[in-house]
Amino acid sequence: MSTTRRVPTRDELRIWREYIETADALRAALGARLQSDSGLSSGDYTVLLALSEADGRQLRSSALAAQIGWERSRLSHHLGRMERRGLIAREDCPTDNRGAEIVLTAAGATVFEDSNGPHLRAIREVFVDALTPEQLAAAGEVASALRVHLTDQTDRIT
Amino acid sequence: MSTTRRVPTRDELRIWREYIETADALRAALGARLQSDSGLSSGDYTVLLALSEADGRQLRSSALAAQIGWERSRLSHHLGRMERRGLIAREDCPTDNRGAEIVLTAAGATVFEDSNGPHLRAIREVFVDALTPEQLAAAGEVASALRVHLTDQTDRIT
DNA sequence: GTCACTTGATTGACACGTCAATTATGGCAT
DNA sequence: ATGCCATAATTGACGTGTCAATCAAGTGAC
Repeated sequence: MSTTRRVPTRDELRIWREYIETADALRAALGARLQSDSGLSSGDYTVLLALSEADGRQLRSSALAAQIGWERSRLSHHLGRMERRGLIAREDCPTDNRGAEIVLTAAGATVFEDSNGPHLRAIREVFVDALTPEQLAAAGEVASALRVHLTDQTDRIT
Repeated sequence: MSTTRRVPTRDELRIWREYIETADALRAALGARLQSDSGLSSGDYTVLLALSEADGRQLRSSALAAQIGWERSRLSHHLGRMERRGLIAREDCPTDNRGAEIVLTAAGATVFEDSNGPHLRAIREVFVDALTPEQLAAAGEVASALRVHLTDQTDRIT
């Protein structure tokens, strides 16, 4: 009987559910605060953060996708929505006619700057303040163990 | 200077990102496995699990929503898609003409049963096996501290 | 009985995500 | 220069999620 046939215990499953449902609840809570504070979704925030840190407040679409770890089609769709709202603009790339330069508009920069402080404070209130320093460290170790394990598994398949 | 104006440190922010991104990666990995193993989304699985455990393999729509903690409109949309695929059926409720009884079809039961073992084993492989017993316990404590804190905050607003 | 109110559930509009095309350009071998 | 393939980015189809509006049926006041 190989270990790959064993199923988690009741307790293991309970912890798994707590873990994943809590992460979801946190994401939802932060997303809602960001939305009501500044009208941004968390995707918007991610994009604006990357652009605001980029040289000249602009990036090639593919560089942006790589930076934030998104699939290109996801980014394309999202940029379309953000462009409609005037947060970013698309310009032709001078060095490669296929390329698109995504530039942060003045309006986008303002919205992002206004959102940033409140968002970071919300992270502190919802996450950091909920945990003791030991728990915070433990959370980091757990996340990192999970990620290493997941990466190993995924790589093995590839 | 009130503490509500402070922003997380670089380290705190790093841990937050690891935490939330890892949870996301786990959800994605498990969802992908479930999908390729059995053609179910994780939402499908949640619904089928609840129905399969219910008396007579059926539940009132509102009871199902409460059981799995979904908004009713989300459930309605999802049930529409599952109904099209023959996994569940909607029947009139005998005691309340407004109500809908959601029943697990034979096909739905079969798909669920076939998916269950592999899905539980995937949870073990991706989550439980990645952690030492101490880390697993720590993950549970962290999740529960986060949830308590979040609930307190949310309640205070209400 | 009927009017207002509540409750059960669905619907429509729209944001978001993924996958599989598609379009257009770049770049290279011949 | 032509033909072929790789690359940059977008598009379309569809599943998923939220919010607000809708609709139908129960319920209580009068």
